Amino acid sequence: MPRNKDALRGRLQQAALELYRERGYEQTTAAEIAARAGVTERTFFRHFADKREVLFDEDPRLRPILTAAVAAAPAGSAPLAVLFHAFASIEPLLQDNRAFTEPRQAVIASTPALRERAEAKSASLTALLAVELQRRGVPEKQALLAARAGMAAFGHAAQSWFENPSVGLRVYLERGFDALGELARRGS
Amino acid sequence: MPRNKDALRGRLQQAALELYRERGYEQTTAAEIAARAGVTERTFFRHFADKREVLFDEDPRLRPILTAAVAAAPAGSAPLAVLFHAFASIEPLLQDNRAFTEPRQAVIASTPALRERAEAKSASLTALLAVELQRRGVPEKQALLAARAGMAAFGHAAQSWFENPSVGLRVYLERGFDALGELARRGS
DNA sequence: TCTGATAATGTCAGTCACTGACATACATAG
DNA sequence: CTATGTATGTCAGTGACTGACATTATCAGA
Repeated sequence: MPRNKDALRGRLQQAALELYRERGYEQTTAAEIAARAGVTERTFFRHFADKREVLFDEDPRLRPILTAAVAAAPAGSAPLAVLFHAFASIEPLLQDNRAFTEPRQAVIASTPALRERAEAKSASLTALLAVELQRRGVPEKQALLAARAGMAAFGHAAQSWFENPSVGLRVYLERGFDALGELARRGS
Repeated sequence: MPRNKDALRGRLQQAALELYRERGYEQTTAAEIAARAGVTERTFFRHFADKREVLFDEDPRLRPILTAAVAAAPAGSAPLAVLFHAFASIEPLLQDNRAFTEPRQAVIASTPALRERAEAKSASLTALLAVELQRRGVPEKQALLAARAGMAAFGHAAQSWFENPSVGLRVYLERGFDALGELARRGS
């Protein structure tokens, strides 16, 4: 019964990712993940709320960074400018997690249940950004609209960065927000 | 054993909504929903993939309407303009479902598992719109960005319309897309 | 009206995600 | 070396969901 504390969480995540890749998410039982990590099924569920959550550990680490970045933006910045800086601030974290994130994305993309959770996480972060924009004085509905639009631009950037990491995320963020502005300019 | 065909689906949806409201989603079993509708648990799962899906029956009806509306937009329309017309085209359907939709939203909003499904549905419709925009010649990434931004504007409109239905959805859609343009104009 | 094909429902057994309760092993302060 | 808190193991249980098979309703045609 190892007591490696946080190391166990990492082993569980690694085991889950491997098994999901080897035989698929549906064909993997929680007990199998736990066994590969050297613990019991019960212990698995003490560390992760469910079988999906084990692949989304980055989310709680993203939150404080985004919160701080929004708060740190210069007073008077336009909402989308604030969001641009917020997204730019998480590049180091995404960079570090890349080795784990890459195979993870493939599994998520091919598993409806995991895509659903990914969408929920994205929506949750969007709501967080909206709240932080409100804290800066942006009216509620406008804040939510801005957060969603900004998240759309981020998605654009992240996908590009994922396909070609030779350039920094920041560059793609500029393109993403530019593309958003372009779309809006060409009219509704 | 009634054989009302489609009527049963409606009874199951109604029963589920009632029970979710009375005692909450988690505290309601699939067997209870089925019993209230006069059938077996097994039959419930033959009509709906899971306990969540029973509240999201509108989704398959929305798809063909949106698809047709995007295809029907005038050639050369800007992406966001196409989406504006697409969203405007579903107003009648939303209008008809209002009596069912209103209590439904409240249950969804207060239940994480249902919010998650709702986000997934929204994402799925967004993907559909992106595909249809591509069919009109919009490049893939730009199409996805536009679809997400447009969906953000729709969310803005739908929320307002829900709070105050005395004006048509179309009016709120105009405001939503205007607000989006305003945000983009004020810059990133 | 009867009959056979078709589709919907019922029945039953089984797997697995997830949870609560309680026992046990580990770690560390003192 | 011991007390104490915390992580883990064990066990039993609930409920979502599925596959297989039996049964019943519907309806077209003889």
